[in-house]
This record gives sequence, structure tokens and C-alpha cells, in this order.
Amino acid sequence: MTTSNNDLPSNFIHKMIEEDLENNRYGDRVHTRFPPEPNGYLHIGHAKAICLNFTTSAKYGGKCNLRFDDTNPSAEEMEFVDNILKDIHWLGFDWEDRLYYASDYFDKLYEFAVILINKGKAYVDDLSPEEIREYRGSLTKPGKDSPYRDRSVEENLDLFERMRKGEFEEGSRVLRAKIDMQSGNINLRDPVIYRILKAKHHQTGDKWCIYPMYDYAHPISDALEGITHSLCSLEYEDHRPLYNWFLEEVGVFEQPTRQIEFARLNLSRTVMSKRKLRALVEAGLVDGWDDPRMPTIAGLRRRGYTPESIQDFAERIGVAKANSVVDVALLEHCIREDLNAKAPRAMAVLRPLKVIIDNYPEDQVEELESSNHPNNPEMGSRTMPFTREIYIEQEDFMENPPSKFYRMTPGKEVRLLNAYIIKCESVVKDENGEIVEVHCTYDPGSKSGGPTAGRKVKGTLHWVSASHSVPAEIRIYDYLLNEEDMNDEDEDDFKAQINSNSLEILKDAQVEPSLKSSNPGDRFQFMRQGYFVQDIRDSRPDHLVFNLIVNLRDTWAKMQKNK
RNA sequence: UGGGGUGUCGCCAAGUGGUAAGGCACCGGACUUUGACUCCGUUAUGCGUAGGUUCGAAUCCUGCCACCCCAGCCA
Repeated sequence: MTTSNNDLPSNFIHKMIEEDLENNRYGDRVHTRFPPEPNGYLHIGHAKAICLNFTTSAKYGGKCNLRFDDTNPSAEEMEFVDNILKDIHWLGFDWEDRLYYASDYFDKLYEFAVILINKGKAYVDDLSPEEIREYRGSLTKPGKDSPYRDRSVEENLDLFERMRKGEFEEGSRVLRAKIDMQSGNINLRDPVIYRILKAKHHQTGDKWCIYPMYDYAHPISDALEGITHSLCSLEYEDHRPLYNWFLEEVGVFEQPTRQIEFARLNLSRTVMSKRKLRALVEAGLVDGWDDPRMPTIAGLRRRGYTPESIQDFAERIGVAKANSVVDVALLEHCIREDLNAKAPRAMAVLRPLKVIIDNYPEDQVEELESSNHPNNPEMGSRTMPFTREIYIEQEDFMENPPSKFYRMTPGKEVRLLNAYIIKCESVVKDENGEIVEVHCTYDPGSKSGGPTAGRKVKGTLHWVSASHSVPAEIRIYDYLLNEEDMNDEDEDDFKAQINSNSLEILKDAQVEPSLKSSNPGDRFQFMRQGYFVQDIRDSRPDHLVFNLIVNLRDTWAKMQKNK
């Protein structure tokens, strides 16, 4: 029974699932899970996996569990659990009542280990960590059996029991699966499945002092939850024989879970490894895990990305087995597309230049109607006060412009968005020759909606009233890295490529007065510039802070650059 | 020199023997009171490489090359 929905792109995982459906491998069930370890923050690479797991099960009418892979209490914390939960919900996915922890299964995992011992498939090893490494051999050299490998079942049972009771020191003994020390696959050379860790666990407290290893806990957790397809990243490909071995040897699962591996996401101009991300935080190069430049879910949220845009991105990048680096331009495309439709337009002048309209009455204030979205009248309109003195963008004025410069220049006319056509008459400079203000005249008939409103001029500028605009701090973000791909580089090379200009703070910006009533988290398109979000952490009613989400496409800048 | 993977346009990625989808980026052009959006159009005689099978191959076979992962009591 295939209920494939053709709206979603196909990928090799869907294909495998559909084969299983046809072969009735799991009946009509499709059940996935997302298994984060609570030892850090989620990033957009995790988002890919989250989207994949939730949308795949949904596509076939199945479910997706959330399960914390919390088998290593020395690395994990409740704080991370809470933030992961928050991030996944924000991304738009719901695990309903299916929130689990690998630690929920510690009792069962222990019982299954006893089964393994009884079958002669596991043994307690007294070798030190160093000795275990030596005995394991190398990539090209087979391993050799531990002298403790052939202990009796009774002795193993006794020792394992005493490990659990805390009779032994950390590192003094482990439980190992008895597989094959000669295997070409190093994972099969008698992997450790339980180690002694006298650490307090965030879920189980002090109940345990032995903890299962991932390779052992994961397949069993999957099987216990009735997971049909366990999706994981490529590096676990080598572990699949081991995954299957545990499910087989434990012997109680009728139709064991199938592990399927796919390539994790890499993004250009940033890094995805927890280590490198942590290095950025700890070196103070960013503001924290939720710094708007970080590829973390928390960072993207604060940056102003929408959950929808991230889901769309996850869908567009596809799923395959080839290692790849996705161009960050695709992510930017996704948020632009989403916000182009959703974000109300507003005007903000980032670097103000004063313009005085000499023939406009000094005390006059006109409330000019401005559409909130020129392509979508349903989003309504607001008014903007127009006055004799306004601000325009510094870069929208040039005394000696290059060709094709359509903006303000002496003697030429430009249109002010939703307002009048004005003509530049003169400029005023300070003693250093810096332009401090520009004098213009306006054409009263050219008011938007007015009699000669249809007159065409080449350039259109955004503006705000100098007397009515409100000051704001605007933060302009750039990529974290100068180099395209630093995902595989070591820490030093990666640090050498850090973009030292990834944040520019504009403290003198002026925004239109309607923005005073906006709230943290509100997103706007500042016309002709980009999409911005009111910062959810630092913005205050008396000190507005906006973050650049992504700039608008800028054909003019591109033209200049290509010259 | 062990084992496991992967190689299709600048970046992703379909394709599973019948004559190279799509998206992003790029480059042209139209439209435009956002140099935005939108809309049109161009862009792989070629699928890591060399042979072979076939009427026909990115798809099958053989050899070679390149890259990634594995030697935690991490996940």
C-alpha cells in the first residue's frame, strides 16, 4: 500500500520505504524518530534531519518520535533538553505524546545485556582503556582477543552485576560484545557496550553508575519504540552491521528497525560542527549560541528567519548520500521568497543624509498614504508624515555620479516613494568638504495619486521625515567566514578565515514613525534595502533595534562590482 | 597496503537501458513609484576516467582515478 504524495520530492529514502511498504515489511507502518543528544544547541544541519524525519513519516501517514539520546551523563544537561524541545516546536513539528529518552530504557537495556551474556555474546573486560585500544589493532592490522574474552557466563554475570552496584572504579571494567576481533570493520572488534560512569544523570539521577554506549542503546531504543526506519548520517554506515547484530542477538524483535544513512548538511560561509561553533562562542567572536550570525536554530530565529523558510530550504536541498556543501544563497532565497510575500513594507534610512525641500511650507505636515505591500492590497496601508526636511540614504546621493546612476544628483529629479518628485538644486558642505545637506525643490503636482503623478523619473528613493522619524539601532550581519567551505578544515585554518566584519552596528538610523508600535520579532521589508526583524533580545520601546535578516537583491551593486 | 561509502552544469539534485528534470547562482531582456518582486529567454552532444556489451549506456560489465568516513570506556 503506497500512499506516496507526489507533492513532495522523491528521494532514495522514500524509495526504500515504498519498497518496504510493497513487501509488507512493517505492514503499512512508517515510524521515524529524531534522536538528538542533549549536549548542545540544534543547528540547521539538525533542522534538515528533523524535517526529513517528520515529513517522511507524515508522507506515509506515520509518526515521528522525539527521543533524547542521553546515554552519556558527563556531557549532557537539562538546559540543552529544554532548548532542543523549544527549537523543534518553533520549527513547526510536534511529537505529541511521544517524547522519549534513551534513559527510559536503561532497565531493559540492562536486561538485554544479561541476555547477551547468557548467550555468550558479551563479556566483562578488565583491560584498561589503553590496552583496549592496543588490542583493537589498527585500520590495516587485525585486533587480538582480550585475555578476559573467554570468562564463564557465571563470572560475567557476577561481574556485570557488581559493575552496576558500583563496586568498581570508573575505567576499570567494561562490558563488551563478543563479535570478531579480526573484522575488517573496526566497529565489530568487540565494541564496548557498557562503561562505568559515576555521574549524576539529568533524568535518572543516581540510579545508575553504568551507562550503555550509543551503538548498543540506539538500535534497541529504536526497536522498543517500534521505529521502522531509523535515519541517520553517513558516518554510521559502518555501524549498521553492529546495529543489526544487536537486534538479532537480543532476539526479541520480530521485525527489527532498518537503519538508513544520508549525508548531513554543510552550508557555505559557515560551519556546522559543534566544536567549531563552540569555539566561536567561547572566543567571544559571537554573542552566544543565539547570535544572529550563528547557523543554530536559535541564531536563525533571532536573525529573523521563519520556520517556513527553513522547512522549505530543507525540502529543496534534497536528500542523498553524496557529501556536499549547499550554497548559503539557497537559504537566503528561501527566506526572501517567504518574506517577500509576508513582510509589510516600511521605510528606514540606515545612514541619513538631510534633504531640505526649499519650496515646501515650513510647518506643513502631510500624511501620505503608503501601501503596506504594493503587490498585495489586502495587507492594507498606513500613512507617513511628509515634511520640509527629510532624510534619505547617504548612498542615494552622488555629486559626481557614474553613468546609469538613477538616484539623486545635482540638477536631476527623483521620485520619493509614495510621495513627490523632487529635484536637487544645491548641496551644502562642511569645512572638510563633507556633504551635510542637500537642497531640493518639489513638484506639488507629482504627489502619488496626484494629477501628474504618472510622470516618469528614473530613480525612486525611500525617505523618512526628519522631524517625525524615530531613531533606531540597526545591525547589519555578514557571513561568519570569508572562505566558502571550512567544514573540513582544522581549527586554526578555520579561525584564520573568520570574517572580522560580520557585524556592523548602525546607531544613527532613522525609521518611519509607524515602526514605534512594532514589537520584538516583527519582520519588515525596509524598502530598497532588505528584510529586518525587531531584535527579540535587545530591542526596547525607547531603543528600537533591528537585525538584518537578508538584503534585497541588488542589481545596481552587482553592476558596479562587475565593472 | 583493511573495511564502508560517494563521484550527473558554479552549488544542490532527478534519472535505474531508449536518447540529460527541477531549484539556486550566473548572464541577457520585459515590466516596475522598491535598480525589489514578477515574467520571458540563454546555459551539460555531456553524466570521474579508460575500455567493453548493446541497434541504443549516466544507467549493464571490467579496470583505473579522486574524494569522504572508521582505530572514544563520544554520539
